[in-house]
Amino acid sequence: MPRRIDAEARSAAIAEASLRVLEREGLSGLSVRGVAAEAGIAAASLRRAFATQHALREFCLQLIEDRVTARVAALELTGRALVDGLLLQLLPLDKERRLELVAQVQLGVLSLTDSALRPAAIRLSEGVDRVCHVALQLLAEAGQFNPGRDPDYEAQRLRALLDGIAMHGLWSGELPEAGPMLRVLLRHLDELAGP
Amino acid sequence: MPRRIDAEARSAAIAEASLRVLEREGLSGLSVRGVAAEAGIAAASLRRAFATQHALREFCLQLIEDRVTARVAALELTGRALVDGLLLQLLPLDKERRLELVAQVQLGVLSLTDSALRPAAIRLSEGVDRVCHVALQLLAEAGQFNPGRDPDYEAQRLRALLDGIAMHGLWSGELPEAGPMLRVLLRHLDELAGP
DNA sequence: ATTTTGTGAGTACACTTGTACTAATAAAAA
DNA sequence: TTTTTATTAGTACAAGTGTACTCACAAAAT
Repeated sequence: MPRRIDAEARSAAIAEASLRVLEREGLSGLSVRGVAAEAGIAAASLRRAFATQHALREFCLQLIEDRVTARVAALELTGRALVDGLLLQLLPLDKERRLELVAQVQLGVLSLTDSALRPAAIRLSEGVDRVCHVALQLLAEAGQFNPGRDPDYEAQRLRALLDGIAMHGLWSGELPEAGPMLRVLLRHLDELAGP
Repeated sequence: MPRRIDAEARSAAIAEASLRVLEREGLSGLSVRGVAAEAGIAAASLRRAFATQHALREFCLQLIEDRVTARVAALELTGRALVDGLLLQLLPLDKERRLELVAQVQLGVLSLTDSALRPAAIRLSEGVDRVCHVALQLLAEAGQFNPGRDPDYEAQRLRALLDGIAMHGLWSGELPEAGPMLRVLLRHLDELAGP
């Protein structure tokens, strides 16, 4: 009897519009009317999909996690190439990844003072941690990780390096050329094979 | 004839109140009335000191830079201890430094979508870069930097590492114990002496 | 003591915000 | 075709926003 509706696709479309708004206008632009306009729907419809602003923000973080996860899972590489591919999914190398990163940082910063948003932000952060650990494990399996090194320390260091490089990429211009960002990360990975 | 006025102290007091508000309530709390209440002054007085919200935000970034610069200049250390001291000024190891970092990140993220704020944010970021370069130079003078290493690469890597560690410190709880954060940074510095 | 100035408190305006409604329309399932 | 549902447009409200005033008061320099 009902008018059919794919609630999941609706929510995803709204969240994607939210990410675009977050990149273009920042947190202050993430309003009911603003996102609805970007998504091309009525404000009341957005309100039906997300009963509260908090629900929308939480779903945005979830969507980012899903998108990164999907890209990572789609990689058809092995060995060192896979390691590089994994980590590159977390750097703002193209429009899509920059979009995600800007939105992630905006919502992450919001979660510093909005405790309701912290669990979702922490979940996303833990996902990044897992990627770092997996990357180092793959590196070891490829024989490019000196067994004398401390895996925990290297994982923490890699995570910090990755975050720092990503931040620097966000700050330096709209779409920084990949070169300088990549060079530091890849060179660091190269060094892990040595003593 | 006039009523005496220390405009500089007024502005600084207002900006410090702004930093407190930024840490407690985030960007959305940085309003005329909110900051005035935190500073214990009338909204009209704040308006006289800063004619516009943008001027206030810009001055906040400037104040953060000044505070870090002052702390760095006050260090009475030499050699490796000075290197550590310099870099520790940029990590959220106590309430004061956490306050600065949270405010800096909030305003930095705002500068991603508020082009008027970008120059001030970039200026602050360049200051951090200078600290990293100086730190490596000092390390070299102390004979704890292998001359075979590439100074530019190491400076970029150190900067990224520092930012990443700082971010991680912000995310993990109110005041993370210094241990885990320091360990990664100091161990990284130790390695720079080797090949 | 008078003049000059910043402060404080208050008011005002136009605007945006989140949230909550209504009523009319469109569309798909029965 | 009828029934059921979602979407739309519109309105409403209380609250908060930046900015701009006024006016009485307090304080310092002349």
